[in-house]
Amino acid sequence: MKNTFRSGCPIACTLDILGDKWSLLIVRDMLVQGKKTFKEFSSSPEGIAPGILSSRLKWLEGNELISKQKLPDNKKENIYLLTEKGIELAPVITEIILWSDKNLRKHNAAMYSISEAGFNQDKVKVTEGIQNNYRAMVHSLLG
Amino acid sequence: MKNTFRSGCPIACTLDILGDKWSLLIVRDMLVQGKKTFKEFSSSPEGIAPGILSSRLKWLEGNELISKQKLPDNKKENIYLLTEKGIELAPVITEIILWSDKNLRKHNAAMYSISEAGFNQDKVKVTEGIQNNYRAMVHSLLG
DNA sequence: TACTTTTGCTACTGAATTAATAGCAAAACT
DNA sequence: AGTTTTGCTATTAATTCAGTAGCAAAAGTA
Repeated sequence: MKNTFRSGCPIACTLDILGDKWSLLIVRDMLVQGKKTFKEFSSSPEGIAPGILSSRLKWLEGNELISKQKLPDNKKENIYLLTEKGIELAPVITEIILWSDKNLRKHNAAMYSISEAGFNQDKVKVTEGIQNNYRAMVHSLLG
Repeated sequence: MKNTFRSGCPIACTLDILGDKWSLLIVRDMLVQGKKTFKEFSSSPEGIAPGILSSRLKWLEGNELISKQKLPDNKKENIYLLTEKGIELAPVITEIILWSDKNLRKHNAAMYSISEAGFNQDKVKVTEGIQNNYRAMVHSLLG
């Protein structure tokens, strides 16, 4: 599970970890939708296969973007939570959303509107709000 | 070459186009390093194979992130240039660089320093500077 | 003008990754 | 006690990726 980076370029290093069609969607599910369990990730509209989900969760855990744990009152469910490293991906996700909204909407009529989330009004505030909201959720779960 | 999007999520749509290990590196080569030819992309330290480079260039062209043309005084070289849609990926790249610098440096001792570029001092100015610089280069090439 | 080099690819062959489905053990619910 | 839920693993097939070789057209050189 040890990573070998292709080069010293910061962008290439990030892509060595997150450069695939699924990893960032799992981070999205966690950060934006508050999803925490295998079942919840499986239920996303993109339809990730269980084998890929399993391997991605292990990979993200190995790269310290997420942690895996169990709650004391539930021996069955695994709870996956973003680490600070993972939470700090929020600005990347925000810029992707803004780019997509502006440039891809015309190619995908089914794209969700982001206007209600307020990204295009004050992206820094909205991004920080999402991060703090997530941190609060983690805190209330783990105490 | 027509894209079928997995869902209406703006993040998923972006990953349907750019979610692989190479596409964004090509955009980086163009935007940050001013690379324009097949040869120049091939020479990047990550070592993309010609077949993959060829398919990615076609893919990016089909998705209107880049354009392919020849200059009047050179019948041999193809010149690949970012469209506005591609240039607007700059903020995404900036946030990736900042995240990587902060969170991945400890795992990759060979990572370049970004301090000289000034990203961490005024990211908006630096990002806009890169974009305007690229636009000027395109303008001076095509008139 | 002929020869060599450069450029931008394509073709080919494995290797690796991904996708889709089935299934299963432990926990939890009824 | 029986059923359902959860979090996976196993299996197989399809697709993509990586690495190398090679080739045609253009351009540079003698």
